[in-house]
Amino acid sequence: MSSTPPFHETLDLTLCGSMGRVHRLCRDAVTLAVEPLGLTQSRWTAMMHLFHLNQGCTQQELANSLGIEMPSLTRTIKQLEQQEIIARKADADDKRSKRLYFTEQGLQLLDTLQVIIADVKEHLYADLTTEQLDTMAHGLIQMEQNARQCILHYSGGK
Amino acid sequence: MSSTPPFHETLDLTLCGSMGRVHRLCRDAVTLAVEPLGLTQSRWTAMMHLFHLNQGCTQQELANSLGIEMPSLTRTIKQLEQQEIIARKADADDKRSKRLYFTEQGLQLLDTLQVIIADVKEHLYADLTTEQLDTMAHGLIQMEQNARQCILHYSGGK
DNA sequence: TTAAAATAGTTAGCATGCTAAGTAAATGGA
DNA sequence: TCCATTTACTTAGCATGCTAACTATTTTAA
Repeated sequence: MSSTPPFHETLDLTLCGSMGRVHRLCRDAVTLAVEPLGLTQSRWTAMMHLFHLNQGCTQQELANSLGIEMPSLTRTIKQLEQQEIIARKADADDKRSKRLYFTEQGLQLLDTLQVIIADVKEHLYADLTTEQLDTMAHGLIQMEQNARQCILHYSGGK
Repeated sequence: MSSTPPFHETLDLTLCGSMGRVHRLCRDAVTLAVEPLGLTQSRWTAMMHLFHLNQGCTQQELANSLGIEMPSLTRTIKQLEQQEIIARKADADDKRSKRLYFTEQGLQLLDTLQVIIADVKEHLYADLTTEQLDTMAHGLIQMEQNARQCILHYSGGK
């Protein structure tokens, strides 16, 4: 009477390990493709998100878009600033915030970056249908919500 | 004539960022739930995989199962050994290898661990159907393959 | 109006993945 | 048989996520 277990249970103990591995591999793929530009994963990711948010956003807004915490971003921003890819300008109205802009060469780099990333993405999504990708995206959102609730639960709602 | 873009494109620049985030959140959830046991993510993950492989496997086998490299595992094993959760025994036939075993207290801890993880998993998978989870698992495998091929491609087949 | 709380950003230091390079043991040809 | 290669593991040090704790500024509320 034993039925075959659902496929996802055979894959990995929690799916979670798989996601970590795929995440690492995908980002390694892009990082490698982008290597000639002298960028690491955290730097090209920040650039892409800054582009989509439009220049002039605050660091906090960029961190939210990236889904990471401020201290993680601070380090990356500092590096991008040293490479003269982006520039920080203090906000006139709120002296606590700094707004982010691409430099001239930053914009040029961005152009090249976009072309390469579009190419890599095509490879990464090969043989996956739009339906599959959408199912995955929805599943990820649901799991993200579940995990956040779970964390609240176990940390005693603090 | 503009049609709505596929959902997954609206979610994230590459899905990849999402996977990283969900991975971090899921593992934080388990780590938090397991905190009373004094374990970190890398340690409880290694324990679970060692359990599934059965004791007596080599470090290399465990690293393969975890999908990580040996140096990453070495650190974790060392910690588990210091906590007297697992023990390393040199293989009699091949003096290079070390085989891994749970200690008495390691086995007890494992029991508790399994109960907690089963509980957390239920929360994490809430509102996801088996079909959805299986689609995600298959998609992850496909993306993993694609990424590996992509890495080969960009590293010049080395 | 002024003291308390919230917010933006930074710094310091941990966790965990990685690669590079080293050691010791096993294996495979010449 | 013996040297070259491979394999199992370790060590050292980087990349990038995090939390905790600090400063400076802004907002809120008594």
